[in-house]
Amino acid sequence: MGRQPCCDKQGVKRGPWTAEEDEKLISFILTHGRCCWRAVPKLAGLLRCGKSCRLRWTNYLRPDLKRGLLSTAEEQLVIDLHAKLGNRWSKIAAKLPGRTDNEIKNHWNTHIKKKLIKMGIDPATHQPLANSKAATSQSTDTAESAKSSETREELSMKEGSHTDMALPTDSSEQSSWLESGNNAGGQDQEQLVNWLSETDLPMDEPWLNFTSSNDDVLGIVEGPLPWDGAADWLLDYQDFGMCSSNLIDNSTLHSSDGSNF
DNA sequence: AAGCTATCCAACCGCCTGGCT
DNA sequence: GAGCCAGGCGGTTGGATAGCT
Repeated sequence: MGRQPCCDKQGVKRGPWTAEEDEKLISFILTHGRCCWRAVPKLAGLLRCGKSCRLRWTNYLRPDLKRGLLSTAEEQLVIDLHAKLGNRWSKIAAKLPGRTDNEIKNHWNTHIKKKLIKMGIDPATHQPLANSKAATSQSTDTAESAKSSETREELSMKEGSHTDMALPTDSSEQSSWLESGNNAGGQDQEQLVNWLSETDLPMDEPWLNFTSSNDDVLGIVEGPLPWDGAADWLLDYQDFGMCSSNLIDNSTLHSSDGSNF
């Protein structure tokens, strides 16, 4: 039995979202919370499929998103996490507050991959390209992880980056996972992955503090918000909990200048 | 200025997983 | 246990834009 498509493609709009559609989706979600995505387009008056709405929200409209290029520290963290987790972008994104899996994936494919290749590092294995064959035939994980840390150092040297900011240095928990990562073999690797999968890092961890307060230092350039500043108030709802509903009523869905948004 | 190429990133697609009946 | 459904994930595509000749 074939799987049903996520939505009836007839009468469903595709392609780039308009400001009007964004507005409807934001209004709906802020009013009702995230409920059943399949029902969202109907209830919000959108000619989109639920999947498209979910993607638009998670990748672009969420008020807690941080826009702009990844900082060097974030980039470094992505590299480290990728070395441990592989292409599990959602897991990687979970460790970078305000970043989406799509964003990280794109950044990896367009920037980091090239950078690593340029440096002679295989982005897939995080091993030196010249030795990649030999390296893959080696099953000694310690050797691999040693090279991996060399890779990190090399990168940070060349980048002049804040590598130490990307990695935990003073938290015992963080250092323990790093250690297990350096031993990266079988069980340890598994434990690490489990830890990464299960642990929600506290947002106030200093080493994860990429938020605006540190942006100057880290060189993060905040890009324009999708709504071009017309709804800066949205930022006030960064902690509205995504799932919580009815926190705001419809009357709040107007920007301060009185225009509907 | 025009044409071509490279790059970026939002959006789509298909598959997988987990929850429910 | 089987089937269905919704949500989530990772890979890929395609339009827009920048850069180059």
